[in-house]
Amino acid sequence: MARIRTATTEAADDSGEAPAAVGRLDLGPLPNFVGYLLRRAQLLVFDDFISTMSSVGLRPASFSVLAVIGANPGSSQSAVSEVLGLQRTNLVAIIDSLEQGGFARRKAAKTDRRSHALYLTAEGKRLLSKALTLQAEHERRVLGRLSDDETQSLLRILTKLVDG
Amino acid sequence: MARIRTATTEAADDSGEAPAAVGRLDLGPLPNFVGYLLRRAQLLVFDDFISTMSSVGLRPASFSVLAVIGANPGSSQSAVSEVLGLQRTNLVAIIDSLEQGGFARRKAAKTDRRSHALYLTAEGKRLLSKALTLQAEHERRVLGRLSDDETQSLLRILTKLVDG
DNA sequence: TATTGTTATACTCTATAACTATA
DNA sequence: TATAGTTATAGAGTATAACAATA
Repeated sequence: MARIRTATTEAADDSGEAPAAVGRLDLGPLPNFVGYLLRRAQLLVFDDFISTMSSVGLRPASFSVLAVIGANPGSSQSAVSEVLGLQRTNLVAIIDSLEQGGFARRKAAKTDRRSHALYLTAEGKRLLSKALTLQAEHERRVLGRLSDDETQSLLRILTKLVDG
Repeated sequence: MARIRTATTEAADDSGEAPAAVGRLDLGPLPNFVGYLLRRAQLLVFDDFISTMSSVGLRPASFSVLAVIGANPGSSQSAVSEVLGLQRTNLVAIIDSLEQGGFARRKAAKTDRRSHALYLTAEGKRLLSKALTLQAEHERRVLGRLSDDETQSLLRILTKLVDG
């Protein structure tokens, strides 16, 4: 079941003036590189995700922030930005828009008056629930070409790669 | 060997004022989502790739353009941008910098005076060769946590996902 | 002194409109 | 009319510096 890949880095002809290439170009060694494949896969999946979530006004970042606040009510902006790998400075506008949409609230933190405790509103919880339904449909659509075994393997190996 | 994931979308406590979260936050359902994992993996791999290639002055896009011109001498800017999924408008500056660095040349195309035929210079070929060596080291480093079987599976499944 | 949230800012990547010269 | 290359521009995403309030 092994796929044979032909290495085409060394093109047959590149002497002096050489010929113009015809038809679809050769990607050379790129399709063998994990970085190239990850970029292509991420673009493919994000395109579907973005158009899916546009119906509820969420972007990838605001979706992940909504999910993290939902899972950790009362957490601070610093904690949310840290766990998601965002700069805390760039989280400000995301929380602003969630708050302006009526989906999240900044409350005064109990023990530290510098800090904001983040919560979802009832509307925010409904939005998260709806978004998770859309996410499941998106995932089914995007992973449709893969068998169940392949899907499980992909998630497991990516997790191993990332958690390292 | 299956990994059990606990779904934590529904947090135990979010009544009214609720408690502040302590310690590292819960990512909720995000670690189960292919889009989230692909984003994390791509950031991880690109971070290493970018710092690796900075020693030869290449970015991900200019590396891929260099590789495609190397595999398809004489091809046009439109053809290169199409196969890489770049806007042809955004390719201009990339070719500019490769040309100014002495790594690529725009020559007059034989049959169409609107078109530029792209070639690597001798220095460009040396750069590509060096970059491919660095790429191999990068890949070994980044995929180090995975077994050979896992690496092969990852590349195969990503290819299937992307080529679909 | 250090940390939380914030503003301002800058840089990269990506996307669109419009131009020119050719076809 | 359509296409190849180009310019200008605008929008995301991401990064750093600096500030006020608080610890």
